This record gives sequence, C-alpha cells and structure tokens, in this order.
Amino acid sequence: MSIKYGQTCPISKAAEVLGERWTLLILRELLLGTSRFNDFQRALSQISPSLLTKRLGQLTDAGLVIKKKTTDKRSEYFLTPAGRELEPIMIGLGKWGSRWARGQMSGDELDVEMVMYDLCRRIDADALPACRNVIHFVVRGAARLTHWWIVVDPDKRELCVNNPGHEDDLTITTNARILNEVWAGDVRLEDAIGGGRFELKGSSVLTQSISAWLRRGMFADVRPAREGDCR
Amino acid sequence: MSIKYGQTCPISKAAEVLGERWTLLILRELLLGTSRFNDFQRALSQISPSLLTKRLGQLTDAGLVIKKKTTDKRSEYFLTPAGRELEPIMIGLGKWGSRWARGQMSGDELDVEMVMYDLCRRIDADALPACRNVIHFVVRGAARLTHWWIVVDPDKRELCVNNPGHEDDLTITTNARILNEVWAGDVRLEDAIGGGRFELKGSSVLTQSISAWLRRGMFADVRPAREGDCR
DNA sequence: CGGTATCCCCCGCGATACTG
DNA sequence: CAGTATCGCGGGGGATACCG
Repeated sequence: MSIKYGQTCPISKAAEVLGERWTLLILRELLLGTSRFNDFQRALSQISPSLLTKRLGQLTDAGLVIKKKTTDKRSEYFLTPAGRELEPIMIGLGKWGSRWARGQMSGDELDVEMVMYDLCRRIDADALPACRNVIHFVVRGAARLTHWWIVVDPDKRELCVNNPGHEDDLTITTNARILNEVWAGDVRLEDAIGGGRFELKGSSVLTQSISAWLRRGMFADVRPAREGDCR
Repeated sequence: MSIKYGQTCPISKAAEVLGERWTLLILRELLLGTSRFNDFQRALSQISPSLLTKRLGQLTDAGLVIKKKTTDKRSEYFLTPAGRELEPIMIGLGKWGSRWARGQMSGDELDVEMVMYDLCRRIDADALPACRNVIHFVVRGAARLTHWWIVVDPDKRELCVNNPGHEDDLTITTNARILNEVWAGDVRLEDAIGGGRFELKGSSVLTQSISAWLRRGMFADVRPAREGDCR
C-alpha cells in the first residue's frame, strides 16, 4: 500500500498518489507515449522490475493507468483521463526543474540510456531522407554501453545496442557528459559540434541538417533562472 | 541526502526535490503562509519533529526555502522565488486531487488538527463583528482533542486547545467526519446545518452570517470528476 | 518479452527524551 | 518555542532467480 498522510486535503491526496519514488517519472513516460514494460525499464534505467510492477499496479489502483493486453498477449499501459489530466502539471514541473533544479551530476551517474531512448523517440523523421537512416552513436564514458544505433525508417524507428547490420549513414562520437548537456539544453548543439566535442562522420546531408532532425529534450529551451531573476 | 534518479531530465530533477514524503505538504503550508516550526507541526499533525527538521533543511539546501531569525531569536521559514514559482503547480495538484483523488478516509484517521488550523487561518475577519469573537468547536470522534477555540480579534487570530477564558460567542457542535466533509466541500455547510449535523448555539449574528465568515478549504469548490466526465 | 517470487539488507522514519 | 540526539524497527526496495 502507498503513503498515507491522514488528511482530507486534496493536495495531500494528490501527494499520496504521486509522491512515491519513481511515480512521477513513470507518469512522464506514460505521457510521452511509453506503453511497454521493457520500454519503461529502458527509460528509467535504474528502476528494478519488481518496483516497476508495483508502481504500475498502484497507479492502476489509483485509476491513473489502465493495462491492456494486445492480441499477441503482450501488455501495454496507458493513461486514463485522470492520468492525462496531469499533463499540464508535469509540464509545469519540467519547466520549473529546468529553471531551478539543473543540478550538476557527477560523471558516473550520467544516464545515457534514457537520453538515447528519448533522442530516438524525438528524432524528426520528416526532416530526414525518406529512406532508412542508420545513426551510430559512440558514447565515451558511458556507464555500461558505448555503442548505440538509431534506425529510422519512414514509418518506424528503433533503438539498438547491438549493430543492426545495416551500414551506418552517420557516426556521432561524443561522451556521456556532452550528450547529456546537449540533450538538456545546457550546451547548444552547434557549439558542441564546433568545439569538437560532438564529432560527425558520414553522410553530409545528415550532417548539415542535424539540428533539424536531432531534437533535444522537451525542456531544453526553457531558460534557466539566474541570480536576480526573481520578480 | 535525498533521492537520486541519476537522470538529467528536468522532471527527474524536480522529482528529486519534491518527491519525498511530506515535502509537498510542507510546501503547501509555506505557500499558505505558515512560517513557524510549531505551526508546521500543527498543520502536519503526523509528522515527527526530526523529520520536519530534515525536510526543511533539504528544502533550504535545494534553494526553495530560507530560514530567518526574528529579533527575539525565533526561527521562521519562507519560500524563496524558486519556491514561490511552484504555486501554480501546487494549485494544479490541489485541483487535480479534488477532481480525481477524493478518497474515503477511515474514521480514525480524520485529521481534525489540520482542518481546525486551516479554518482558523481562513476565517474572514471582515465578515465578523469588529470586536473579539470567540468560536468554540466541540468535535465528537476526534482522535485526540474534542474542544477547540478560535479567537478572532480584528487584528489577530488564534487557535486554542484550552479554554482561552473569554466567553464563547458561538458554540459549534459536530463530529470529525462532518467537519472534514464540510471543509473539503463534499457536503454543503447549509446542508450540514439543516441536517442537524452541525449545531450552532449562541450569537444569532454569527449564526446567520456563518457561510460568509467560515470559509472552507481552498479547493472545496472544485467539482469532482464523475464517471463519463472524460473527454 | 513481460513479468512474479523470494530473500535480505539497509535506512527512513517514528518515538521519545532532552536541551537552550 | 524550536529544535537536536538517540535508538530501534519495519518495510521499502535492490538483487537475483525464475516462470509463462
């Protein structure tokens, strides 16, 4: 069972549902369209399977999530209307976090998996040639995996940690910190490329249009607050 | 130290700051103007002093709260601009909770202390006679205390658990559940009075104007969601 | 792939007492 | 009033194995 505060206050009730570890991040993923168990694990790389099961169950019990079986017996999770109504709040949290909680992260906890998963999801296929595009990331200093491939076909996309067997159209070499900083909006993509911290090798079409198709995290454009930024 | 998710995502960073037990409720109180340690304890009746200390410290470290010493050596806590910018999010949470998370609470966990504290804070002194008004609450079925007095002077107000020694102008007799339901907006004040579940005895001026000066919780007017209320 | 089951450890937290 | 200090426990949750 979940937290109880013993208060009738609506904020208290909301906090009972939302205030447990990982819950807000699971909701973030649901809002972004993640629906399958393994995709949650990919996006929340440090969560354990048992805890993920538990949280999804709690969210289901609370009426924010509904579980559906596909025809081929796989499970999918979706937000109910109650869950979807949290979207403006989650966006508010993201903007707030971007302004006020951009903490420095120590090198060894940089989560490459989540960033790669999100980059893949957010790539703009319409800004790419209308054929198969294979983008190979070489990420130095990653906790576990150094090589990632994003395969974008006109109608589907896939993130691979093993060589998918097609020829790479573009190879991007960088390190975990720069990757995170670019994704989060701390560093502009052009600056990272110009400074040699984000090397591109391969198709010149892809290279020249990269800032069009490689979209950063959704809060990358929120201006961080500075000293004296208070009204 | 607080939760770490190991992600650069702004929602994740926000969740690290806000996602621990009691933190959202402490912020609620700060937004409502609570500034002193004992007042937090009153409003969050189930929190332990050590945990309250810890959370206030974490919020201070995170830059949401600032601690000030008054001239007479007492401590007060206030929100920084970063903390104040959470207000729309907290209001969103309250509205969402009011619509989707009005859970039934079992009788023995009805928090009378928090409700009395909030009722006192929200009483509209301008709708009362411009003199001292003493309102005595008799709350049956309360976990600990049955008698409460709210003393409203034109320029200050006070919540007492011992008879303040002035004559009562109005005595309100009810029980913990009705008190919570009225405060939360589940039951209309007039209906509770009409149904005899909220007895008034004393000044007829106060009795007749009660719905003007006894303001309910701030989310009492949010319409709860019903079946079929989804778009 | 999509989970459940089990074990066990650690620490978050409640309770209580005490201090300036 | 405004905390700090200490102690002890319970269960949250990590790790791992296993099942359909």
